[in-house]
Amino acid sequence: MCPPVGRRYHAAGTESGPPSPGGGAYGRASASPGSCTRASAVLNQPPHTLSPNDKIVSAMTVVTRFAPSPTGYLHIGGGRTALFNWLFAKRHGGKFLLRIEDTDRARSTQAAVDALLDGLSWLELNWDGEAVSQFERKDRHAEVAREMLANGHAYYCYATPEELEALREEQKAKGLPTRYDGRWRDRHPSEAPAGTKPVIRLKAPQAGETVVHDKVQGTVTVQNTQLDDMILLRSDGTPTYLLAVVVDDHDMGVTHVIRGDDHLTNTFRQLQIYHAMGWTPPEFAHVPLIHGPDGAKLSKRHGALAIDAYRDMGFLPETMRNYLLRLGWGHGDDEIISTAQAIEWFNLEGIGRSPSRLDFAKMENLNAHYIREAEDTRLVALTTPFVEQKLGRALIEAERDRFLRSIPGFKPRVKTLVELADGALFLFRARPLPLDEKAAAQLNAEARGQLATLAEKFAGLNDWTAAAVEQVVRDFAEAGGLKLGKVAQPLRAALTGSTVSPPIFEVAEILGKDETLSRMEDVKNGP
RNA sequence: GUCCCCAUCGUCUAGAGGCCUAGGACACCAGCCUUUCACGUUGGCAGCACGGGUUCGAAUCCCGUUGGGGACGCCA
Repeated sequence: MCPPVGRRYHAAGTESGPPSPGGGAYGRASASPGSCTRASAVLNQPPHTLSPNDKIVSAMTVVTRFAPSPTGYLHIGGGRTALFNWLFAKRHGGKFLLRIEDTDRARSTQAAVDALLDGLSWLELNWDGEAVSQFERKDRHAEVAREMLANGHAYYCYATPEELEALREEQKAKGLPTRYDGRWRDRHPSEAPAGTKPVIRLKAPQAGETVVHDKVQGTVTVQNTQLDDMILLRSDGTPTYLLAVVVDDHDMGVTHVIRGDDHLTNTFRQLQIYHAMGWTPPEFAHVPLIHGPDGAKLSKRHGALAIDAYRDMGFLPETMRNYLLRLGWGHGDDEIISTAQAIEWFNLEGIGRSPSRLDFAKMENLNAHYIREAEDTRLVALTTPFVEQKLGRALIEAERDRFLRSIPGFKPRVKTLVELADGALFLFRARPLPLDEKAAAQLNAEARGQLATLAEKFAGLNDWTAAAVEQVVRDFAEAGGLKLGKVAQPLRAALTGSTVSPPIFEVAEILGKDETLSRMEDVKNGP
């Protein structure tokens, strides 16, 4: 019952490297290590509650897959595709499979595979079973190609790459579409030139049309004259992408193929393979691509696009899930959508048909929201690596505690974990604190004099709490006929080295009496 | 070049012929709050690409134009 899968990639483990700040601290979604659970487990799925318009889907168990090629890193578009597949599977109580499309041996690297798994794990998109290596299934692909050969749907082609290149050039020069001309379609292999290894090509229909009923794009039709006889098996016996995808999707029982728009035109050719094999094709849903902020195609030039780059920029995985979900998918006016809610709501109908652009400002705004919602201890765990990197040393226990107590003050003030780390640095810096320009300007002679007096009052304070400190400062300001800010700002400058920080009385409490007085002492004689 | 897809505020989107004087969110601007900065809150700016149809009525349906994007490999 189990499809013949070859070597499998294991889900990213917690040991997968100590990469970027925060790397080791993140929890990992791990795929269940079970073996082949597909056939049996699928049949035992409890009936899922579905809304009326899901009848067709509920009739079968949903199986989706994410099939990246390990030639680069998991970028944000791939992340969204994975998310959609994952959500759709979860929504219908189905399976979300992962297949690594590594048939191009020259370009596939283990590092890229690791990065892919790591990226998915960070996004907490856990896949069912183990990741399948497409390359390991090459024998099965070849078997299917031979089957098509046998049933007359494919043929050997002895044209060399050079010959085909020349053909393309010629067609291009004449302004014709570049297509294989079928020169070996009806020739007998006995005419084959000696020493040339043939490829196997699909004998595609030359008349009529091929139609895709896409769940996102609608019905799309193409004339078969537009499609040429694609290569199924290369001369070295390895499968091409088009063959491999179809065979794997079929064997893995994939019911819904949700993927990038760039595959829409491939779908026609894939459909021809399904037809040649007499297989029932899955449902297709082609999601429009994501563009960079300038509307152009997403590329490295647009800055950090690999998923782990967003982690390094201090984004939370739940932020990415929410943001990516809303990028190209909508549910009325809802903006803040938890993952649990997304699983309940996600559908193919809600996917938009037009490409969308990345908007970092919105992503940051969402991140700020999720930071405010996050547990303090979790934020400390996630942000400590950033802090330690900036500090150039590890935090000691007491400092981590100090950090933890400061989190509530930072929550409404930061948009990313990096901002949190930057903002919190003053808590750990060795005295005397470096002062930024504005802070230094606050500490003029007059302010220093006031601070000295204030320090004396602080010294007499036994109950060192934010409220007590505040009372002292307020009384002091009132007595001197000063506005509170007139005193609070210099105090902030002395305690934080900056003019921007969480409420300064809270800061004083967190710093403690001794540290507070010491920092005030430090600026006594001027910045 | 050939084929395919797309088109609502700057951005993400709601919109299934009358509920649209086009709604929400982010960003931006202003007010309030305030020990700083934020958060919060109130208000504001801002859009149906263009041209033809169809219809009593079109952001919504049809055609064209323009503008974007994608695919045309022994890559995936």
